[in-house]
Amino acid sequence: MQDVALRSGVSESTVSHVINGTKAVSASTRERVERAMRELSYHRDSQARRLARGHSDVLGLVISDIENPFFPGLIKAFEAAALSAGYEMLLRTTGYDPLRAANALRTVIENRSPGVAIMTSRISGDAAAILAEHGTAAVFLDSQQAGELTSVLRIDYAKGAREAVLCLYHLGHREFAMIAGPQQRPSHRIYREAVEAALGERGLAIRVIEGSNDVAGGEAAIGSLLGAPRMPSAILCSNDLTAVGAIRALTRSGVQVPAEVSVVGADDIPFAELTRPSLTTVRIPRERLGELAVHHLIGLIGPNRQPGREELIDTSLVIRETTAMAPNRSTTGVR
Amino acid sequence: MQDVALRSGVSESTVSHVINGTKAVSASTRERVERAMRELSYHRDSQARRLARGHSDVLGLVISDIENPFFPGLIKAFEAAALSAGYEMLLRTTGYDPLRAANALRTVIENRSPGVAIMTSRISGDAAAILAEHGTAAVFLDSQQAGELTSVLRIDYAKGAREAVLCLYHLGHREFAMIAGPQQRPSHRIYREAVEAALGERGLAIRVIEGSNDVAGGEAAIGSLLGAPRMPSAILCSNDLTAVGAIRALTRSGVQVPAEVSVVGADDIPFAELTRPSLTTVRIPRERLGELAVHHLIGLIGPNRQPGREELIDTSLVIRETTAMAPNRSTTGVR
DNA sequence: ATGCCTATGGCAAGCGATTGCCTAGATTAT
DNA sequence: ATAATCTAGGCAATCGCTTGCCATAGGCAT
Repeated sequence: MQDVALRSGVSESTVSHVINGTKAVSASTRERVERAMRELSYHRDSQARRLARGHSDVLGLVISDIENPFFPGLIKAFEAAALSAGYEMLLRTTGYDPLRAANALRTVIENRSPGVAIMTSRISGDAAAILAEHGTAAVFLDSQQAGELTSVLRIDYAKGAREAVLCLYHLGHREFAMIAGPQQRPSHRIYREAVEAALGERGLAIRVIEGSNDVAGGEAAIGSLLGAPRMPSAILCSNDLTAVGAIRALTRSGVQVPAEVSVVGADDIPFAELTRPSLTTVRIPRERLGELAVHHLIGLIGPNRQPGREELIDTSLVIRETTAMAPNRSTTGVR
Repeated sequence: MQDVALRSGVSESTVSHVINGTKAVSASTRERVERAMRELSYHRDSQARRLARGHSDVLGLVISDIENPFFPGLIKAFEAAALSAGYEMLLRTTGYDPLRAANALRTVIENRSPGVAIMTSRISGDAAAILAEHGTAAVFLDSQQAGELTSVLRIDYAKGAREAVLCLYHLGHREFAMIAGPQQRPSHRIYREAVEAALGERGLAIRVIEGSNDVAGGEAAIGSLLGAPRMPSAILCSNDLTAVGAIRALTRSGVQVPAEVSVVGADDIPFAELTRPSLTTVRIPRERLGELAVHHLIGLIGPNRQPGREELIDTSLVIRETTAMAPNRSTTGVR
């Protein structure tokens, strides 16, 4: 920067002002400074700038596992929104590991990020408090409480669950099972409860199997279901990966989907419509989540800041090919 | 930091030394300092630290599109390798847009990143030069030339292509088509050339259709293939997404895969083994790519630095269910 | 001519760390 | 006992930039 100042015959502060447009600078001076910058191929130093400014322009994004197809779309939307608002993105994954989650938060704090989006519900309970203590705004997903510096995005699982249950019910299904994700993860617990509640409204119960939320988990769950005396005719899954696993296992065992068993996933990952049969699923709008996270963050930290709040995120059933009329059970031994 | 120093009755420099272990500090002093840090919940300021140190510890990673399932595994491996080597990761996507690519490079330079991995071959030709000019190490994928500060990871498409062609040849296939990705992207061009070369060795030609490298591209390509007088019996695709699209379109048109047409993808994305039938594909080791990128970078910038070099990345055919014996053409009208 | 704006630019004090060099006391070698 | 060597810790310069405040000069109204 000194070089630029020297070469264009002005002071460093003037250079700074032309870079940032912080003050009126005459056209001719600006011109000279800009030429000097070009000639020296000068690039400002983000660290120094952030240090001098007293805050950084990096929004943190913490997710669990980037290989979960739910996240790339979210990340992409987050990046786009952050960039277009003049922020950078700092991405960290936790792999569901509390230690790595803590490290991610530490990194965010050390970077003096104005805000961070924690898009995994598997996070220690005091995360919001810790961040707030350091003046870091945060938006959480399905966990924590809204506060002065904390917003939370709450996925409206209830709506999607009700739609799914209703759809299946109208197709004649009465015997349900659910392959639920690990119940220590809040999101999975909430979804299971939502499904149970929706069925409860109709006086129906559901058999719940807890599994890992991946393909193998879905396959394993079917294994334990096949051993049982009665097969359910409809299976709700905690996410699409699990549903894919379930369908694979069912098919392999000679059970036809959807003719004999209907399956509903959750998330609506890109591949959901590419499977054969394509997957009926409860869509969670991941792009919207990424975008909203940034907007909330900016609302929390911007010049006209507002206190944190909760926002309910809409979900809805996307009906594809893995759901169909319930088979007629009277012929298959229910007597 | 001053607070910590005051509270523990030492100077700032001593605090710095206990944080970084840069100098011998007596156990009792260290103890006191650490307690003070804990009590004040002090977190060092990365910007200040990087400024004082004169360089940052952030490795850049530039990719094209995070929603391309090829990348998440790469990113994950990159992050893990970077973190375990004491670096942070700065991720940026380009969406194949030269402008965004240039912005990504600018960000990297402004952050004074010691090194950046450009894991998309769609990058302006002088990228390596620009980075080198700023003293930034770089590793590229399938593009640029190795140099003092520049390494390149070159995917050995030839090997995978040869394996795929050989496999199909032995299955009796003689009529080939290829759904190639956009040919202005070096990676896609190289792969197409590799396939053509492998077939050329056996005196066979191939019909090439250029399409976008996604599901829709695959479907569209099949559309134009179906109109042609003779269907090939084997189709090689530029990536798995295209292959999935091709298979969908074929199936929809009543063409059986693999009974009538064999299809081979490329990349081996996670979903390749989940499709029905599961996808035979040329595997590109994306995790290894991410890990290698970090290692090369560190080699380029570390204390015992070495000049950049090229490394050939192995590919290999993963045989699954979309490849089978060529149908007997004599019965189907080739006369 | 005087006084007051406005427009433009510079000075210099931070921002929060790191690190080369120095000092004082303790330990060891001669 | 004296010199030499360690050990532990502090001083202060430095990293590259931002920004509050001041200075200068020309323009305008009175």
